[in-house]
Amino acid sequence: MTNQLGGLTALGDPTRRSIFERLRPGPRAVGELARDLPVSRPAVSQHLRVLKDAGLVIDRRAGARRIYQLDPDGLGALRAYLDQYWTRALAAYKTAVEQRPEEVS
Amino acid sequence: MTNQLGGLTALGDPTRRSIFERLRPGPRAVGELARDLPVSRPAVSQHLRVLKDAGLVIDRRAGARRIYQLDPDGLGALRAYLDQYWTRALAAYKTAVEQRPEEVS
DNA sequence: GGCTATGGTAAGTTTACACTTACCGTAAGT
DNA sequence: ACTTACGGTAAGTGTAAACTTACCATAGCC
Repeated sequence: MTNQLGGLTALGDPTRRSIFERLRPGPRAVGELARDLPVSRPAVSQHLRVLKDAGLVIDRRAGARRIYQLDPDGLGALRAYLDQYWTRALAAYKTAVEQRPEEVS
Repeated sequence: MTNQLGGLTALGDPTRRSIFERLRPGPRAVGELARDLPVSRPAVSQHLRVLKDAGLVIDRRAGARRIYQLDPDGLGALRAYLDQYWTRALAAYKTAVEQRPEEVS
């Protein structure tokens, strides 16, 4: 990865974001996730694989089912990266932009 | 967009993240950005268009050149969204995960 | 043992999209 | 006016990747 952040690449896909958001309230099984998504269950499995490789979710088995949940560590890393990213940028730009009235096309 | 967040879709592309990161230190012209990227200048223009539509950058003209810079508002919105996203999730999961020793495959 | 639910994986298709070259408009310099 | 820099857009191409169906493995239930 160019910038150590597969997380953003993983969240680039809308379907994957839908899955991600459905995981926010709490752990869910694969079939449960697929049930109210417009794609097939295998598609959901593949997306979960990507999210897992990106470190955004973790999974555990519960009998015949497999439960996925958000990975706090992965989320923390993403947040830390983004924070470090614009904590500096935001403040600097905010003032710069405000005092320089530019013509935005 | 499924979840009001084109920003993440825009940042999903590695090249676009490269451009985004080169914009972090400060405003840059298009040709300047393209100079040290492995893609052509038109490609950079197209990426900037996507970033602009996503509200992540703003541009202004400076003579024959066009200067792009990060859009603090867009960045703030993205940050706010992500924050609201896992401010709740993180705390809840952190404890839940720690006290439930799961078998991660 | 058979039967059903659950979910991962393989294989193939099809669409999206990141890229290229070519062209055109505009701005500044001579 | 001519020329050179700058950059957006159009058109076309090629590849990645998001999907599908089909198949297989495992778990629990009767």
